[in-house]
Amino acid sequence: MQKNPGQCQFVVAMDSIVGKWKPTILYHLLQGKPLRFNELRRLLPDITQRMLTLYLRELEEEEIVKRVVYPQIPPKVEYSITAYGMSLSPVLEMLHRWGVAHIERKRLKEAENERTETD
Amino acid sequence: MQKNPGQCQFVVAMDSIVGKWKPTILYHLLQGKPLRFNELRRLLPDITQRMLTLYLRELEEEEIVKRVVYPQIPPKVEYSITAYGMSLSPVLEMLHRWGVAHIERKRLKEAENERTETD
DNA sequence: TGGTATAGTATGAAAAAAGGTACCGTAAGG
DNA sequence: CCTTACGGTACCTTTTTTCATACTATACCA
Repeated sequence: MQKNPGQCQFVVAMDSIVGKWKPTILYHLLQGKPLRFNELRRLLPDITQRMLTLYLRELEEEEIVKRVVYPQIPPKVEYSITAYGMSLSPVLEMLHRWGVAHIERKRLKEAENERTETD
Repeated sequence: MQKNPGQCQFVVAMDSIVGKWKPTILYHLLQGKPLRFNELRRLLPDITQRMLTLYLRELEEEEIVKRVVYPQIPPKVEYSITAYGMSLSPVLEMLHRWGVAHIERKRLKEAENERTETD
């Protein structure tokens, strides 16, 4: 994809995190409890079945998420974070914290703008 | 965009970072030296003028990057990281480190696969 | 017999992101 | 007079991502 040598590690790291629903999927799995496919669907009410499947497959391929199929009918498939996937936890937490601060900053800015406009 | 309340801060943080060229642009600006439009273009040889403009405008709007126009002809416009933008530095560095480790892990894995295949 | 739940796949359409090319005005250098 | 450099904008096409809908198989329950 990106060809600039020496700094594309940003991009590599982000591919594991980026995607409309990936952060939310990871957020739930990082709680530690394995989740079944439809449990995840219920936690992400707006995701389509297709996208959930695609993202889980991607995460599985990167060994961030483990997929366990129980040979039952009706089928049971459990997704859980791998030990390796756990290494994303501090990264995501840092992003989360920066995001919270960023929102707060925006909020303050807007409040200030309104104040000076009504002066 | 994402509606799940309480955990969308990931997404907010990432919007400031995500985009095919944003990390690279930020990488260069985080070196500290202000860069002119065409200097950035030379540092990102494959980006189009259009995309560079769009990304810089986005970063400017979020106050991560400052744009200074010098009223000269031919025009001179300098882009630099803001104090606020600097707060992204540890976040990006962490992503970078994770990315490096991730690549290394992949490399080892592949090497191991080849070894066991030739056994 | 018909409905529900499970974990998906298939197919095509829509939306978003990125890319490509051409063009603008001005001025300095040859 | 022609070319280059500067920092863009306008317009259109291509690529990528996401969405919507329908469909699968099997077992259990009423």
